[in-house]
Amino acid sequence: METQTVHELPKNLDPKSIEEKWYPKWENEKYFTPKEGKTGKSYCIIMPPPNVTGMLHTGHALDLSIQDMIIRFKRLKGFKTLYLPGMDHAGIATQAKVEELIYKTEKKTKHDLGREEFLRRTWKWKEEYGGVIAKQSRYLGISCDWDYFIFTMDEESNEAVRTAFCNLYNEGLIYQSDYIINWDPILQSAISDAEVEHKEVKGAFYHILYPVKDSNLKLEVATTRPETMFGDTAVAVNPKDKRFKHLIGKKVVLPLANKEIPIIADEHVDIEMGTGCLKVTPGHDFNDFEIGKRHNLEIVNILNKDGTLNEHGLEWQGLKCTKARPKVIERLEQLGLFVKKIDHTHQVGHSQRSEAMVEPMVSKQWFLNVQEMSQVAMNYIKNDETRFYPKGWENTFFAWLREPKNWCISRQLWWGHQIPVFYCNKCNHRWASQNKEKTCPKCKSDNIFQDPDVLDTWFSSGLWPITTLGWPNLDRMKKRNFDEFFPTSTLVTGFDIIFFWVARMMMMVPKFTNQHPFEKIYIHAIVTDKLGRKVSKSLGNGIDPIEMIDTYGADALRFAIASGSGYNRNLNLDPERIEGYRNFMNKIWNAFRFIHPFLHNANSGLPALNKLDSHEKWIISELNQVTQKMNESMEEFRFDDASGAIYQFVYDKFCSWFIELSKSILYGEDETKKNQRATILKYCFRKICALLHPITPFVTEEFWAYLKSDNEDLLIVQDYPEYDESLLFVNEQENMNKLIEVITSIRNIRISLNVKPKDMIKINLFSDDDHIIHYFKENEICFADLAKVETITYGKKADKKPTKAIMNATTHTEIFVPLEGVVDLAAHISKLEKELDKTKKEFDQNNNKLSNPNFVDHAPEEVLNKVKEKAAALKEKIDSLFENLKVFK
RNA sequence: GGGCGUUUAGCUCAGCUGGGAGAGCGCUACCCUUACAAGGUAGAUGUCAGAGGUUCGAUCCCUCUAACGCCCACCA
Repeated sequence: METQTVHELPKNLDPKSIEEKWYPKWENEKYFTPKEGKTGKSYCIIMPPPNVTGMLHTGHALDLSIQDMIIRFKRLKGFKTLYLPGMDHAGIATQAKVEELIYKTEKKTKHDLGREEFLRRTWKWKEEYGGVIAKQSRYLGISCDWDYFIFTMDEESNEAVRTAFCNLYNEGLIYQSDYIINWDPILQSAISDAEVEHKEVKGAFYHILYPVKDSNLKLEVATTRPETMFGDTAVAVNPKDKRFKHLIGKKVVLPLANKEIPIIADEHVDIEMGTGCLKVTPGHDFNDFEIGKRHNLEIVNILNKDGTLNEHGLEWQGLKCTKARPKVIERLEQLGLFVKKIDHTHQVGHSQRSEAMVEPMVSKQWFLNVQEMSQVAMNYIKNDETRFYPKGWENTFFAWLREPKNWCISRQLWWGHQIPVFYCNKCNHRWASQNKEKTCPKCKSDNIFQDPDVLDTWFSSGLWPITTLGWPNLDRMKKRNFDEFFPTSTLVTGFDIIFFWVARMMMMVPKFTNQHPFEKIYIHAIVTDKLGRKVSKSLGNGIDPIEMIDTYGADALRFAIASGSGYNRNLNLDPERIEGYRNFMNKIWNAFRFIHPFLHNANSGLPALNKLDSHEKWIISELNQVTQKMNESMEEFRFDDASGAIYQFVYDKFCSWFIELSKSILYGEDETKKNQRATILKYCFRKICALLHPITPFVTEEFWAYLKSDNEDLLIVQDYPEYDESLLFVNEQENMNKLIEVITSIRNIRISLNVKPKDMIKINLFSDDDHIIHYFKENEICFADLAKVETITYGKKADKKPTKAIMNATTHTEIFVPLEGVVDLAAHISKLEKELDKTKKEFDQNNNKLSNPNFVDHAPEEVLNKVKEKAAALKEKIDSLFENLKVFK
């Protein structure tokens, strides 16, 4: 009657139907809402807000899955958990996208529309197309509380940004300055240092002559950018350079521009480098800017906002630098002032966003002074109040904060948080305000305007851990349980944004809370392809997580992510691996399919321990150990270890042995035994579900529906299994391991003899270990079920052995399979000899140690005993093989 | 130029504070066996990049070399 019920469940797991069933249930019935747990403690993870423009890619899938594994684990552990989702307005990316769209459809630029209309369109775009990720990420099963969802440009976020800005402004930490910044000529905006990527570019040194005034001398300068000479305001030499000492203080005539500029002395100039003469262009070079400041040089800006030469570029006005360069050189050549060109590759800054070559340019920008904040941030790490996992990443963190440059926070964009600084046209008053100002507080004039720039996106991101929890509005903070969830528990992110984001939060949040934003920072790997290359659009080597979920299921994808996430920096998410774990999910599915028909026989909970048989004790003990391992690993963010441990337990212990060992009982007649075994299987499966749930939530919740009792809630809010010392059965584990060893050995012989799977065989077991013989006798049914052994004869090792037989030896037992008819003795002997050789080698390794007095004297007792035991066991095996080989020969 | 990281089975990688060289996939042989062929059973595979050092003992610690990768940096 049992066998029919098997067909109630489909033979293969269908992830989709399960995913579609459980996610809406969890979400609609508010299982993601923070609830009081048995620990009375809270645990909070803030989701790094994905870009509003973004589509879910593998990087997100990794990030979100890991966060969810942690939050689900903590929920099961009895914490009041909050996983708080959000979305980022992504200033540049979004603006660029909308600009492109408008240009494509209407052939209009944002200037044609004007700021207000452009922003209206951007919001419209956001409502229609933005935030796809929020929908997509649900497919992953992430258990964030969507009621907490917040967008970086929501009114709540705006308030936080304005408040933060005004506080920093009033404290004098935000200042406006003419400073040399990285200018992106395509975006036509300043960008921060962190947004500049240095790429190798093939260029050249151009050697040019600058005539010295009132002299026949000409100074030879070397430059990679001759077209910037229009902005030169000095030529610098090293004060110690004897060649030029006498010229310091004189003037040169700048060719083409025919302008007189001084020859100055500055330590920065490297005597060895180039010609020893440096043309100084304070307006368009970071070093020259510093030199200019030291010598009070004039700053000449020779570029327009789009990177073309302005009126200082004379007849080349309107040309891009790269276009103007050869023309300038041509003219200098005509004047006899060009010496030579030497090919040279060098690093040139490029904008991370637009990929344009960055132009250093002097302009009026807003800066945040981070000198003190960075020290505070570093101290939290140094004092271990916030800890990096893996610890090594704190070096990267420190590298950035040790000598931080002040942060250029203004952007010449429209989409973003407009800088809350106002100017009065009448009295020139300038002030910051959290409100939309209408009149000047000083002169009451209404002739005022707001600074047109917006803030760097990372400014709002830097406040994210507190913005999301309602800061600075007290009512909102209360509603969002600020006090309970702040400081947040763990930040989960990739190492590529340690500078951009982690450092900024660590600097800004303490400024307003006097607290560190997180207890722990787990830095996970970056997804790479099979060949170890970072996945990127340009390589086209990305894997679409949605496609993976469609094909293999979210659980399989999550398990693949877990199995590759520990303290590593790369994660290879090859679809083949995901397929492998899909197969594992199917394996569990089928294990459940096997158990399912017997569930009605099962009681809940464990029977009295003294009633358990040895196999039951064994599996419970193994389960207990894997429980311990899972707890430790999850706590330390070693998802690779955790998933490996449960995989091995389920596959190699539970399915391969315990289920197999249970068949004869379940299909047998003894109702008491049957009920007990069903009970144990159910017990194990319930634990497996709970252990696995943080990694594979869908399939485990599905099983739970069958396993739970009527008064129990969903698995998502059950208890995570805990290690229990009383459930450790060392003897049973040892015995079972020996049984497994002997049965495997018998199967090995069967295959080597080509015995048909169904044919029964007779065997002899010889051992001097009475305990193990006794155990085997008790377990003869196992030999019959798992190795098709019909009769076993026992004996001591010294007993007479069958003459015509094939044998194997373990360290404790000799296994003989007597044969009728012809035996290929030669092959058997050679196999045994090989085995003997191998064992001898292993024995020697251990024995050599024991005969080395230095080892015996120095090694700790534990190690010594281990080696002794090992050697003794191997010796037994060698004797067995050796003695019996003699007989066969 | 500075810093960090990587180099372990054909592939992708794990090996924590030195003391048995491992996993998954792939591969080989045999099996549609009664939960599972997305499966079962049994198996093969490594000068742990190279050289030197410390140690009773090194994949693990130290030095050097090589290859690769990443980050930072103003070298005109």
